[in-house]
Amino acid sequence: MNNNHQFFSSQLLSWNRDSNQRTMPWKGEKDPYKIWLSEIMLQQTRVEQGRAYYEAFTSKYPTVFDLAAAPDEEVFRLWQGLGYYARCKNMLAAARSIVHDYNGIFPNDYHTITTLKGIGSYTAAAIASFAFNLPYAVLDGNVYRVLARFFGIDTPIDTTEGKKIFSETAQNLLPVNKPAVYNQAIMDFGAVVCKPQQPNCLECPLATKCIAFLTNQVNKLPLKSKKLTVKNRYFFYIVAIYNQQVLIQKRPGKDIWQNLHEFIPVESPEILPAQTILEQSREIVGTVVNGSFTLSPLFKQKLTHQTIHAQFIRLALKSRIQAPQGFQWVPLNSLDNYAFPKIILDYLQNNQLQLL
DNA sequence: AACTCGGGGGA
DNA sequence: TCCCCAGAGTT
Repeated sequence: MNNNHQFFSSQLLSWNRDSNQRTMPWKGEKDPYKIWLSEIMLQQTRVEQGRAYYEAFTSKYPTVFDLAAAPDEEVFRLWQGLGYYARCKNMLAAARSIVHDYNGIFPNDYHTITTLKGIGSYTAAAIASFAFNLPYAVLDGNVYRVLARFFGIDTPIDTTEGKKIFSETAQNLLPVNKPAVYNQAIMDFGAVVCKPQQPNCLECPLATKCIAFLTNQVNKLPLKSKKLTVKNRYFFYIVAIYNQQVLIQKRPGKDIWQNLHEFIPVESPEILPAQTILEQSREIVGTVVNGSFTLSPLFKQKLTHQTIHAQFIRLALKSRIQAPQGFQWVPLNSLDNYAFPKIILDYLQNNQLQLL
């Protein structure tokens, strides 16, 4: 086994030195603040999707002081569309903690790094190794896949046992004298060669000792124990408009899209007529709303665990009503200042509310 | 230990 | 359609 470990690490580093063409804006970055930003943004997010956001954030907030001082709403607006919005909230909390608790200096030991909001074992290892060259092996989707295939590990990666096995294996493989280069190399290798689908096994420098390749299991590994269930949800949004203003709220509760804005929501287990939705909305609005309405087409947004169907009922009020608890009247031409979920952005793009 | 959190891209 | 992506926090 030790021979295989030695083979794995040395072949990987050789591949990285001779054949790794992958470039990214944050690669080789030594500023822990910028490394941290990139790692938060890339959690469960493809590099290509996060790239533009990284540029926007480092441009607008060059230092942790700039980010910590920024208004919440401005930051959420900049994060709009990237998803997993708790990351944004935690990122702000961490930035403010770094400024207030650590004098703006990023903590340089693994344990302290993990105490920051939104930083788990992966992100802490990434920051510790890339910024401070500390010997902590990263364990992300790439690493799970590469290790599962090369060592033929069929323990599901989404179990406690699996996490323990892969974590220990990853740490054992890490050359303690070059953690930064090695961590970057194994993730690049997983993204470029040992890809989820159609990996380049014929050009792979590890193939001669890769258990999955030798036993024809490449497309089976890594294993997961859980199967995904997706449920349908139907959101009806009352877009209540009066005098070029519209009612919105910051989405409350523990559901999806925390901290993003929305119109008056009426959720239903099935599609209902607009008239029925308007009647139900009176409980939320607290009064009988009057006016003519226009029904939008049905919009659809696929999330990991649910498919959202949304229909918008644009309601031209005859008189101004008091904003319900939690809601506010905002000018239609100021909606750009607020962060909205993708499905509402789709509606806004198609409906030109400002022309009303 | 199981759930939940977005949105996009590739086959 | 289904799976996966530089995971983390909550229940």
